[in-house]
Amino acid sequence: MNDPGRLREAGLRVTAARLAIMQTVSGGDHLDVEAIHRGVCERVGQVSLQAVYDSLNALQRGGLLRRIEPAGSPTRYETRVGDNHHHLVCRSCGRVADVDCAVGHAPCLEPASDAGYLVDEADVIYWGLCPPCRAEAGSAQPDSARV
Amino acid sequence: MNDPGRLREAGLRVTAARLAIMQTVSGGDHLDVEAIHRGVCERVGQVSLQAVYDSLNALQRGGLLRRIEPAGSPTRYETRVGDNHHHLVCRSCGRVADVDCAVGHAPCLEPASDAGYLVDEADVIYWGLCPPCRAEAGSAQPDSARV
DNA sequence: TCCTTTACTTGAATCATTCAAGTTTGCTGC
DNA sequence: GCAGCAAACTTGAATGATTCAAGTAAAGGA
Repeated sequence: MNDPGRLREAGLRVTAARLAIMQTVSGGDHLDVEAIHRGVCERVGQVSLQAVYDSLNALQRGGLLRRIEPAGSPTRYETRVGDNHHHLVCRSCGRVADVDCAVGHAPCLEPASDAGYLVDEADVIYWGLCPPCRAEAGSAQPDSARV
Repeated sequence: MNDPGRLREAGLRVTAARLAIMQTVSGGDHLDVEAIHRGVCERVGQVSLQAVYDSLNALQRGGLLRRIEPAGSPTRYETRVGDNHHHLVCRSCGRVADVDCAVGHAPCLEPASDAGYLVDEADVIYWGLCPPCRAEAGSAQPDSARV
């Protein structure tokens, strides 16, 4: 289904701003709100940052977007929803990459012991260094070789 | 080893404030900074909030405390460090409970595909409802029975 | 085409956290 | 035991992502 259809299906109105958000997010790579805002403005002209926040929340509630909130860095969004995939986050540059669920289908929803909690979602973030930052960290002489 | 020893081992000075922080965090249940601050002040008198932030960062860097940062709620701290355990977080009240790693020893460090990332930590959060909030949600007539 | 509801705009507020500058204190060496 | 230095603490202000509030514009069903 296309974006307008998905929007209507979620009970949301179809607006230029929202379509531009969908395009920007699906064309980008785990963008943050600021980057999405820039992308939207490039596509359809001035849109307020608050409208972007508002729409992102609506789209997320409607299941059209997934929100990623790594500790200590601003929220990011992606269009890959409905599957149980996880994320690799770079400690150095904040870049995010998708990882398929390590264990299979939806196993992450079952902790060893749930302490009586009614679990509905598992959030798995692998922290590390992305390839570019790895290369940089590896080649740079610590605290030197920098002009 | 006791707290003063652990502090020295981490290259940190032993102060009343820091000992009070260790006591408060280990006596509490995944407390946030505000709660830790209150606990510290009860034990040793007025201590500034900034000193608490500063010390918590130092203690975390020194490996004496573990920081938990669930999306959308303030940072919490615990004294259980060095093992690979995860957390259950209540969507309703924010309560946090420990869960042992589902898969065994340190398997969570190995995503299905690492996309070239050098992974050093896995952060697993199970989202759901804690028993009290479950009970409340179950018994309450939606949008009624509330005075 | 009208009307209602939802979306958007502008502007201000919030909240956890950090930064900065100056003072105090723990602790190492004498 | 005392001096001196670095680490820790205090006070006060700043930051930055996000939300709230009130008014205006526009989507889409009647």
